Amino acid sequence: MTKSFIYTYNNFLKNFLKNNYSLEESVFKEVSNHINFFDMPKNSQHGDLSTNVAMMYSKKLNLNPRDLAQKIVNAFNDNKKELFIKKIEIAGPGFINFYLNPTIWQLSLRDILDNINDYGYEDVGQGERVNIEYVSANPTGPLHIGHCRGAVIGDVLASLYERMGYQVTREYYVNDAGGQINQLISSIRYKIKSFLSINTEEDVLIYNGEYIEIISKEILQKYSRAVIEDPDCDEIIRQYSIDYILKLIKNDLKKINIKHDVFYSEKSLLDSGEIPEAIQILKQKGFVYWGKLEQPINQENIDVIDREQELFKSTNFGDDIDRAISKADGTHTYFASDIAYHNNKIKRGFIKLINIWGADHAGYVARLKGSVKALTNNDASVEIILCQLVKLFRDNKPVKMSKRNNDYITIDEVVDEVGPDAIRFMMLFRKADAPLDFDFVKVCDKSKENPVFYVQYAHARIHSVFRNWNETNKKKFDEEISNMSSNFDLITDPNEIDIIKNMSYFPMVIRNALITNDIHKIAYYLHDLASEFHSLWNHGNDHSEMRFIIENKELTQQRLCLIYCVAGIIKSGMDILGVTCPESM
RNA sequence: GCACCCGUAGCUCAGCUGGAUAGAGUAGGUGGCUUCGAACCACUUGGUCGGGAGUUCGAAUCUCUCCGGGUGCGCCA
Repeated sequence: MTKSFIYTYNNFLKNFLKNNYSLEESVFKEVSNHINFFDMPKNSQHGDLSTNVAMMYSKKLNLNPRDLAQKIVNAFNDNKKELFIKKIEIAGPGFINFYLNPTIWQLSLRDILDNINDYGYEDVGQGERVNIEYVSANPTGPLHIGHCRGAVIGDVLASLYERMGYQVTREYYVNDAGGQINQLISSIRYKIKSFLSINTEEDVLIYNGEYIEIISKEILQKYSRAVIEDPDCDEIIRQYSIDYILKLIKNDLKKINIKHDVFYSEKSLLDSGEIPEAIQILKQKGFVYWGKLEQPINQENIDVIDREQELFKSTNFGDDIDRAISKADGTHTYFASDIAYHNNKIKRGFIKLINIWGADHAGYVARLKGSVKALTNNDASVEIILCQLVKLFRDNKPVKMSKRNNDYITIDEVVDEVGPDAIRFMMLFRKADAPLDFDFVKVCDKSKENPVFYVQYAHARIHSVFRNWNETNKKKFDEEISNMSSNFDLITDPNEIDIIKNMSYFPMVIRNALITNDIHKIAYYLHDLASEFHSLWNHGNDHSEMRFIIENKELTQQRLCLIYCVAGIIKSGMDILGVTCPESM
């Protein structure tokens, strides 16, 4: 794994600050942890690299920003040659602008090419285990397109962590116990009875999708009508339907290439006695007490029983109120089993936990984070990434998704129409905490407007250049490339240099995406890189000497290496996003 | 009522551990295929970064407040 040369500048700067100034501990830490102090200015008058570090730290070091800047400049100037610095200027209130010897870009291209398969990735995690939980939709029906967003975000985040040296477990929590499952069971019991025409008034149909009918028929077929008299009827239905629905869900996930390592069953947690065990830990630490909760505001239609109950002190961790862990009927709440579930993750050795949730669970964050802190004395952390809900439309008309009325936009529908790549990229081409409008008709009709094709097209165009070269040279470029020891001295055009600059920034993008958990930054970067490539291509249309394949064989080879790198970075970025990069389309 | 998220070009959105003239797609206008794939490119029109105040050398970015929209607020999961 190689880092961009920008890291060299960063480390030089960081060491300079650490070695020459007595930094307070907090400032020292801040300097150490800062990903990157260097920008590539949009305005070329501001040099090739610039930093505002002198202005950031002048106050903390009790110095005039321009004086601090001058000291930094002197330090860099002492190593001018090794750092390929042509000149450094201090501008405005204290910006430091670096003008670099152009050979740095040629060297950078060499570096990218030599490490093309893992350029930009570093071993940040050093084998640390991380548990990423995503989807975890109740097994009461198939997935719909709205579930996709969290699924894709979780899946991509897991890939990113893997690439950055973490040992990742991708997990799905199966809520196969509790009230909603009971509703599922009674819906199926209703359906079976209605097939037998023996419904009574007590029976209710709550979930009513096509799958309910299929499951009911299959159960009848397998167990005959005697099943309804069987004392274990509910258990038979429970097992059969959950198996069936889970199969549907796994099948849907497979269609958009979502992977999980572990499907963890809530029922197994119940049966294993881990819930009282986890609660006991909290009790011992004094986070559980008996008390009364106040009547919730504006929730008159909810029956609140006036009684003492077991509560978790989530207010200690910033929650609004303490939260119940047992119900009036003596059973545990969902929260209690979630505490036990996260305790189980911790028992399995994870101290870094990440959960992807829909924004409708935002109110649940404080109590869960609190419980994990309480369980582990703050040793383990759980990060919760909330993604805003997907608003679904069908030709501008909102679609209300409900497992109960069977008004779905299924994953099938969309995959069949536009394919998994388009769905995944669309879900990723927006930051997680912004709502996403998903219009089925628009997505299918205008699939070519999906930015995924723009990026894929750049990749395909590059490969078409190789196909051309292979044709005339009667050999394969990608097989030749390992023999090419070019120093890229002919790559000097500003348009070419710009694209090398952009590629040199890829490691910072990846690192930043990891630190902030913002996957969309990778998608935007790739779109931008593709744009620069398309521009370079058309530059060749306007100026024939700027085409990739030209008479000068040496220059042709160097240019092909350049675009080989562009394709390589697009490919490696798209791999993380789980989107394919065809060589022709 | 409380909490969280959002408010940036006509529309859909980037940019936010503060930085130099606010970016892209789309829509509107003008050009570019005898030559590596036009699913593309170049140029152009378009913005009180929701309003106001504060911190700062410097605010779309941080703080406060107000307005507008979304999502939650259960002994459901």
